[in-house]
Amino acid sequence: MKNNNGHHYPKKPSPCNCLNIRRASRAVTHFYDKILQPSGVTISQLSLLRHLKQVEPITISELANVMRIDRTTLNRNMKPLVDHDLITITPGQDPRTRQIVMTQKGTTTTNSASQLWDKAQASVKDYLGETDLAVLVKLLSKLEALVP
Amino acid sequence: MKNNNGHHYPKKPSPCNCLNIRRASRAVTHFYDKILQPSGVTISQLSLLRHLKQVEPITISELANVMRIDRTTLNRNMKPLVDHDLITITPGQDPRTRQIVMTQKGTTTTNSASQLWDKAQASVKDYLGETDLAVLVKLLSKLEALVP
DNA sequence: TCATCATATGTGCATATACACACGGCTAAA
DNA sequence: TTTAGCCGTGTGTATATGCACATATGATGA
Repeated sequence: MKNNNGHHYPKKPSPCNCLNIRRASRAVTHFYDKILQPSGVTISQLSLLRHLKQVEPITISELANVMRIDRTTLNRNMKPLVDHDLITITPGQDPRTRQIVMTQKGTTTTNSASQLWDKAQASVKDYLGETDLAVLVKLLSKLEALVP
Repeated sequence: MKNNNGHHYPKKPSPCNCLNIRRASRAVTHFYDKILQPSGVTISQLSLLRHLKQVEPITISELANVMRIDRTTLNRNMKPLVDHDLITITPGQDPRTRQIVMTQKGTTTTNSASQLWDKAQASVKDYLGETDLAVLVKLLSKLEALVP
């Protein structure tokens, strides 16, 4: 059962607040991934690339801090990007550290994926409306702060 | 930097709507998992058990439908529950199907975990306030409908 | 009956998430 | 300077997610 915008009517929420946000997260991730598909990267990977673009060169722990993601998760998430030659990891000055840098291919991929990302962003804004989107962002931000 | 409730001030949102909801989802999941820890199940697993309790006996595909989760994901998510003897999977009348049922241990675990879950639910309600929580639920429900 | 189609499930592959632990190198205190 | 502790990283283990493909079986029509 679809409405005029091709979307489906809201599904009955769970009594569990956690399940509701997990379902929404899966749906939105799927929505973005579908739109990003031609670029060859997922929204998770694009997020890494876009953060890296702003702070490279940077170490693994520092990037994990910036992205607010677990360090070991980031470590493994980099693997497909290294395999696809989008980033490189080299030893840092402090031999304990590793420098992450973007490759040329990483830059062009990030740029083309970002154009698709713009469309996804615009779709969500159209779908929720500017006011509701702002409310959502605020609530999500507060929820994230539920955990140190 | 914490406020009176022991929580942290909201963190700066990303420009990416998808990243925001993914971060919030990780945080809330972590919050629930921490509280559920003494019960030995995660919020994802408790969600499965609570759904199952209401509809058992049920086949895999049907439960996946009810839970609005991918069938193959559900299939694999049942493994730890079978291993821990919380559910059992047996052939159904139609030999193509499989019947999922809860064990006695599954019932007691579900009940004790649900008591902890109540606390998590109450914490979130206190944290956001009833009004904002209702707004959130509505927005998340609509977001889930972004995808068929 | 038998060929065909639909349905239910399983699995290979890839990604994402995060805790516990180990290891090696830096740094500061004795 | 030695040593004790901190810091950055890697990895084993476990869970979670979902697409593509394979298999097996019920159901249906010629």
